[in-house]
Amino acid sequence: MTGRAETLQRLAEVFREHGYEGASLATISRATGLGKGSLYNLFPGGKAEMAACVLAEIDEWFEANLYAPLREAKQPAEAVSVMFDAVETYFRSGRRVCLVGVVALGSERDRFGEAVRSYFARWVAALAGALERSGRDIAGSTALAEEIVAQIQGAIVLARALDDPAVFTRTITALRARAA
Amino acid sequence: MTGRAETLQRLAEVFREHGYEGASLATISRATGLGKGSLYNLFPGGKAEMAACVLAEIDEWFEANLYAPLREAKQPAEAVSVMFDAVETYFRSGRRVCLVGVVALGSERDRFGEAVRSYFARWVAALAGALERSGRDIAGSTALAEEIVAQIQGAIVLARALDDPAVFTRTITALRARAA
DNA sequence: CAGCGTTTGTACCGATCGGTACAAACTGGG
DNA sequence: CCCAGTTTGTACCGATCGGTACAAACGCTG
Repeated sequence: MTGRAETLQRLAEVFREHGYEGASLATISRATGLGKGSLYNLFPGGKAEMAACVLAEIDEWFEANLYAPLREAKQPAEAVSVMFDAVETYFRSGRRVCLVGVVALGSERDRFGEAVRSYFARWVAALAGALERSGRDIAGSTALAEEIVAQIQGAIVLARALDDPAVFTRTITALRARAA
Repeated sequence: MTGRAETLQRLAEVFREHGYEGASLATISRATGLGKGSLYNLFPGGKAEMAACVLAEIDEWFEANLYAPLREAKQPAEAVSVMFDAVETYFRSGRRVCLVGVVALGSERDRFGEAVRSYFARWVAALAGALERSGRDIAGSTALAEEIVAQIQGAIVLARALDDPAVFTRTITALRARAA
């Protein structure tokens, strides 16, 4: 009887932990507390639809909490700083993996290609816009935005590989300085 | 009758494409042209041993072609530049995924934890050493080395997500400038 | 060519995969 | 209270999973 929102959260956690191919329906059923009947009632399209819905949910969250603020901020420099706050919280200092990034690296990229592409393209574009409106030239803004997004993704990899969340925190601090 | 080296190459490609859990023995058998009998003769430990051997092979390659040169170079600044060349070639401008990074993001990180940790720790350490010997202070060298390795990993994610190898190439160019 | 250890293909194992069928248990409206 | 419509658990499907057994084919030494 837990709502759809919470189900999507738990689904996301399973996909983050095992990847798309590695997340079995048994694991999903256990993690969500829902039997197959319920799962296929909520997601008639099966695992593919579950993943698509999870990606859509994540996309919505980033759109509302990161991209839109970056685009519409009166003080773009402050919006960038707020973005770093949100990123640090969301990814739990690198302990939590970026599901969209994981999908991008796997063979399921083709299946969810457009969602993945859009997620990152809009992130870079929104960030570049904010950087530009805070006084940088256009070319430099896009380049820096790309670097920042890439480095956030890489910091997650590195922090997990070294099992040291401090790596992520340090990276974000360094990026704050570069963006300011 | 293809040698063990080539088999490991093809194995690596399968793991890169499907991840550890997603790489089935059927896929592996097809990709290597070896039946199960041959595979279990070469790798008695099954899939886990295959992955371990592939990781070891990759580690050897990076040790010989990147880490050792970085550590032993007479002209450390040039060694760093050579590293970027090697990285660009090895990762095929972001079209090829970093298997160690993929493992770090997945649940199989625990199984191969030490190999993954060591790979990245030695990369960062070797690069930091070279940066330091080329005139930077110790703290700045480690920080920059971490940033560079993270950004390389992130650039792979971003280039794949946007399906645009130019992102990777641009990132490497920018990193060259920062390291110089 | 004989003999022997290794390499290889294939049949097979129980377990689990994603997905379906369907009846029992629930739900709100009359 | 009863019934239509939904939600749920469970049994089951063929396919495939990782792994094993083993005999035929092979390659080398004498």
